Amino acid sequence: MQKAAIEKNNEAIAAQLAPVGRETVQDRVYSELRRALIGGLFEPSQVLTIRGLADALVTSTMPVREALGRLITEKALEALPNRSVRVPPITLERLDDLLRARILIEGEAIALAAARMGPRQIATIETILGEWDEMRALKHKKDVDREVTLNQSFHFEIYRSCGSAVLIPMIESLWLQSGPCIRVAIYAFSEAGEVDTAQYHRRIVTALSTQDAQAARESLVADISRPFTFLRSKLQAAAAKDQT
Amino acid sequence: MQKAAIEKNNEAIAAQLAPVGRETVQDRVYSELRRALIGGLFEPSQVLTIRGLADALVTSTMPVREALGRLITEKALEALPNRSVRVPPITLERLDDLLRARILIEGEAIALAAARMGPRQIATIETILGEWDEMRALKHKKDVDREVTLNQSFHFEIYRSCGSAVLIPMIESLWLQSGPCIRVAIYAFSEAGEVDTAQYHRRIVTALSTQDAQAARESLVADISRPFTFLRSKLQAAAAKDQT
DNA sequence: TCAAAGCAAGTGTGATCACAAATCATAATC
DNA sequence: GATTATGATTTGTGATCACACTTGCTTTGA
Repeated sequence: MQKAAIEKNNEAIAAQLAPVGRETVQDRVYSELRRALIGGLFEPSQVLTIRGLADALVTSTMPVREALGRLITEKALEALPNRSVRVPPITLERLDDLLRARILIEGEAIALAAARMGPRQIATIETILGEWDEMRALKHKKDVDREVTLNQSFHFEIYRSCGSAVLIPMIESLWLQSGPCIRVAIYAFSEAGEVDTAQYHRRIVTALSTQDAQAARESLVADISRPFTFLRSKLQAAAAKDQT
Repeated sequence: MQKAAIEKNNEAIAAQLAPVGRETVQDRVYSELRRALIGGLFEPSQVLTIRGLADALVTSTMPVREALGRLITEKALEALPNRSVRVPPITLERLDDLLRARILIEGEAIALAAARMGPRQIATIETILGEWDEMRALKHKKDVDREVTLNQSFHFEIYRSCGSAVLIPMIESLWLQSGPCIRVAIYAFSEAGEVDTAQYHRRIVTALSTQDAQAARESLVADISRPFTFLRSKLQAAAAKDQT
């Protein structure tokens, strides 16, 4: 009866081998499109074609159409009556609508997270803050992509701590929807004054490390409101100019 | 120059003809599955196969797999590592998580709606309430399906008035996720005591017609919490029994 | 000269097929 | 007799094809 011995051996092997995983092509396409959307690589109102994307991603149309369908249901893309799909255009109403929803849900998430984040999690987000400073130190080239990625890591590291399997996908959906807008704002920030985003994040970290849920929520609201109000005034100015 | 005359004739025709619309098979499959999910026609933990559903819906696999993919992204279904898909099982944590999210988001939606609902909208939900009473009057047969449908119409008529294109899809997603659970609760209600759901709805209508956002939110919370807390205690009892 | 008809290229949708992985039942082995 | 192999069936995934609709351009007619 070597059963126990065999079992033990298997466990030893299992401990050394990493699970290989089995990501489908569709999953990769979906992730890639998500990344592009959140990063703002597509412009608002830009139309996307299945075959065009399939060529760009070097696959067939099959995985692309399923990924597009999924993105449409989470409102990251929009299905036109012509059956073509585009990234949703920016309007003032939509901007306000998105911001309100993000304040509501991300605010709740960070309030929950404030009570649950241990020193381990705090350290992680402080590391991200450190990378941010590092990037800022050598400011010869403006790496907007990296800026977007770090911002995303910072926020989602916090949201992950809220412990809600329901809220997190909703927040992802909201980021997907606001991604194309935000990129525009970040570019504009980089050109105009460039208030330091890190200072907002630092206030969030301070609030979280003292488990002050209310302060954390308020700091977060200030952080995410900034690009929206900025974009809002820019849009209004553009609308006023069109009027004349 | 008959141009104006022709134009006029075309308009006359357009006024009489209804737009035919062009719903795809995939859309119909998706709607049908949504209906089934919200109505609780599938049991939690039930696994669904593409070919099985395609046979049941009398189409090919193509529209079904795309509809399933969409439902998976909105967490209405769950993709297992085996690549099979099932309706998510009920757990205590998930129940609490869903209720918290629903209170947060639907509460916000009804508060927004309170300020925006006119006499027209109030009349509509009162009509739905009337149909409910009518159904209750002839209580010889318990029509759970109709009960579910009326409840859905009542709530979404309100949510539609909140004017947020972002919040409403989120609420739909939440209903999709809690549908399979709620059905269990409604069945249990029908057997056990059967407190009148309509009285909760009436309190909501009263609050809305006086534009009292706070009262509306509280009444709504009471309404949607009921099946959840009921189910919660039932689950805990079952867990306790399993322990022994 | 300009608008409408006609044609051609492009695009989304659904069906079918090929293949790989999973599942289940049966058979073989210790 | 319990466990492991082996085989058949089922299932999801991706590719390809056929068809219908849209779109943009050219051509035709007044």
